[in-house]
Amino acid sequence: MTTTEANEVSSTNGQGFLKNIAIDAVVFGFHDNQLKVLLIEYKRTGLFALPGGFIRESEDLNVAAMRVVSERTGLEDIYLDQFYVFGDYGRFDPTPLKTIMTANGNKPPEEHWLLKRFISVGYYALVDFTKVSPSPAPIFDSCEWYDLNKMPVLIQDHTQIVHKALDALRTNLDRKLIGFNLLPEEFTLGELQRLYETILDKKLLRPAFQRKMLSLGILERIAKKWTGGAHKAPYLYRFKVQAL
Amino acid sequence: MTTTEANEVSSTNGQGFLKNIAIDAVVFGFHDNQLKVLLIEYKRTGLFALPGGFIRESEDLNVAAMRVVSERTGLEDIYLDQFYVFGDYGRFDPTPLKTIMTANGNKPPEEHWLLKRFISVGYYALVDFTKVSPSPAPIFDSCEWYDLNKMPVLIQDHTQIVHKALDALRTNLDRKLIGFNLLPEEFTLGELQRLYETILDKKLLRPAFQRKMLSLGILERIAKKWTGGAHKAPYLYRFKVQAL
DNA sequence: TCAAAAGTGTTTCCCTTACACCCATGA
DNA sequence: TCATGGGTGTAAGGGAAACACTTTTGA
Repeated sequence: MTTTEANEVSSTNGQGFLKNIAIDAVVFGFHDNQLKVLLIEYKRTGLFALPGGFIRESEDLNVAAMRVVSERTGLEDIYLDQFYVFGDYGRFDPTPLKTIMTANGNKPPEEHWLLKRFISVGYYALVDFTKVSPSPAPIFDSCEWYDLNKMPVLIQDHTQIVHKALDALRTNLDRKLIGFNLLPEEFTLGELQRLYETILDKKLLRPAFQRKMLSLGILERIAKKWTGGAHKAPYLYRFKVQAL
Repeated sequence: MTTTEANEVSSTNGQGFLKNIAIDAVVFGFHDNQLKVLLIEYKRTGLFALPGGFIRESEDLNVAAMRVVSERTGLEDIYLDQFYVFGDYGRFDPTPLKTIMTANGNKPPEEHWLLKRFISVGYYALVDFTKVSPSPAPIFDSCEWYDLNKMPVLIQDHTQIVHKALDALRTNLDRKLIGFNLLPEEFTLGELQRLYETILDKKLLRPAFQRKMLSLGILERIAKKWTGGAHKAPYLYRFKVQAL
């Protein structure tokens, strides 16, 4: 988010953005055999939240989601999935935003658009942890990876959003074959298996897993091997570029 | 929709409703071995559309969707699923609404809230065809079932919404075991199979289908049988009430 | 030589597929 | 008696589960 954009967002009437609709993004990464989530911290308040944003008046919803995640990660062409729309009235809670804006020296008027009720479209993003440069923005001060199991308390219903995103990721993992988006371009079957085991939170049998993945016909074995451990060198694989 | 509500909706500023968000509902029914969809026709315009509506300022999104479908079907406790949020800018097309409002004698000002861009949360509903009393509302004049394969041209992107709803129904059919919602409380396995065949648009093997359904353990065979044809009387089944 | 991880072989088991057969019923 | 649709039996096929074995490499 640029400073200009930040000024737009903090304008009282929210000129240029759609009203009552927001985007919340659960950005998943995979590192050290742990699932990570990208979280924003608003300094001087101790408040944590999911990266999110709003939709410009002439902007596609999916483009807005891509933009939001791009701004926090520095990446382009990110794998994104709409997974749920959070629209309960009970989730409406302007208190944290009021606190945040006040802490930044902009005590907002009661009728400020950001303090109105929002319905939030939930997206999860799958990114290559090693390629991400988490970057904060003028209106908040830190943007960092957190272990999924060691998340701080989040504002509003953001914790439930993360859990629902994880549920969606789990059910889509095999159906849509999306796990690869969390790994670098080239990876071993062992790394892929540890990813699956982490997401699904259960052990998988190695022979079965290897055969299953290879039988899908979407992996390409790279001639070059990898080395480093006191054991047989595994093959590297990558996504097969689908034939047109 | 009552007349009072209709007046609220046609007020220029949309007081009492969330801005820029709408709901579109694809209500599926099953009759004569055909999938049916509930459509609205705006008279004096020849325009057809999906039932839809808006969210009140203090209303849950899912409650609003239930309300929209209730109003058109006369039912309560309807099976509803969010399946996608349609948010492309390209779908913004105020022309048909302008036509409709003009045809009803309310030529709207350009800044009328209904002519603004909306992001639409798509729901599909599964209802018992025999229990539905399709009912129109003051601002439109007919609400009827249409064969999925013989739908008229719909306004905006509503035709694509129907197709995407059907896709979602197909992928969820086995995963969520939701097909039963399209049948009366008591049904034969033959009826259930014809429902599945219609939705999936392919023939299924009878013995396999029966065993699969029964092995799920969610069907309860009712002692009473049904009669009428020149053949063995099939058993009636119903959803087993899940034990708490 | 050994431990560790990778890759492959093999057997068992189960579910699905495919087809056959019997049952009940009305014309 | 026959056609029609409903229910069940059964054998074959395919894939997953479980386990064994070999291979490669560094300590």
